[in-house]
Amino acid sequence: MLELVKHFLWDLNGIMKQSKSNQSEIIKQSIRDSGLRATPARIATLKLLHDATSPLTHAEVAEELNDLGVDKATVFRNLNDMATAGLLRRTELGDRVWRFELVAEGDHGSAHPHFVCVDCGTVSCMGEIKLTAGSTRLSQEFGEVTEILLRGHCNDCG
Amino acid sequence: MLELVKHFLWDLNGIMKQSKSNQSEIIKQSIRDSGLRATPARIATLKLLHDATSPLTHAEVAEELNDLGVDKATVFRNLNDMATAGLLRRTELGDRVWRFELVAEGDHGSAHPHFVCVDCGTVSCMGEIKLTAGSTRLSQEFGEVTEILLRGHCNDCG
DNA sequence: TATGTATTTGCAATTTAATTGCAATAGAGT
DNA sequence: ACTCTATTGCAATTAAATTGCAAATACATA
Repeated sequence: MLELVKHFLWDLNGIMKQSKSNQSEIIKQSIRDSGLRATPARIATLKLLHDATSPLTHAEVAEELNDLGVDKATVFRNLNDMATAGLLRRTELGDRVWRFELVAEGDHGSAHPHFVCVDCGTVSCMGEIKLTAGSTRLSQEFGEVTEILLRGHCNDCG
Repeated sequence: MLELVKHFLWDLNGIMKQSKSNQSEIIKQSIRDSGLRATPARIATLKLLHDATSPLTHAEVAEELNDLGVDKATVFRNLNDMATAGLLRRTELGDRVWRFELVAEGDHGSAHPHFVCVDCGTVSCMGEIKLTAGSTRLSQEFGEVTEILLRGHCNDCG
């Protein structure tokens, strides 16, 4: 039972569907479980990223938390620290800006694929993308693939 | 015949296998054909990129051309201008640094795939990579894919 | 071959995203 | 509550890239 709860605590995406009153406590605990202290800035950051449908940039999170009186440097440090701690994933998708998203359970190690529009810059999360058997074989000659990024023209920019 | 020559001139990668004495002239002409002036800095840049086996960064090209007395800003501008002109491809592969490579003939529009090691930063050019039919279909829901980037741990880094 | 003009260059200053130093503040285990 | 250490705010700094402008240069034309 304790195991079940523990396991549950790590699944932020799943858990946040719970009642609002529990949400904060659960977030706090997941931060503590990762070895960091549950500060207001970190809690707010995780809430923000949970509500987002695509990765957010340093700047986007910083602007949002600015209303709460949180300094830009603090946001930068928190995002990086929480990424190092395994709560977030940090990626750079081609525009020289870091983006962060919640790490979903079972996600450890490899990220889900993203599609980035080279025209408008929009970033989309893509579900599962697989290479053909031949391409998988070819990729293995280079190494172990942990992330797939597709760039192109999105349907809106057409 | 003129058509053949014209066609030939654009294929820098192929053409450069010709005699050394011809190389410079051919590079010059390809720069002019792209609408830019054939300056020493640009010629040296194209030669450098031709000899490279993977994309080079702004900094790498700048350091090399520094010996020729070419300023860093000039290198930056030339790389960007030649990319805009279609002679080079400019990409950002996840480390917040622009990289440039020669555009091979028939390459117009979409780039060949790259593999980037997240540990050592090495960039490899990958030949053809294809998605499964299902993944191709999924990707089309987002847009038209023009570039594939794979990240992971290269065989040297294990 | 000489010349006029738009392009290109060098140098220095600037922008943007990100990082760092340090004193003050605030989690959380006791 | 108390203590210890992590965290924060503020300001300064770094790194890559970009920009402004006067001087130099490529090259089309005479």
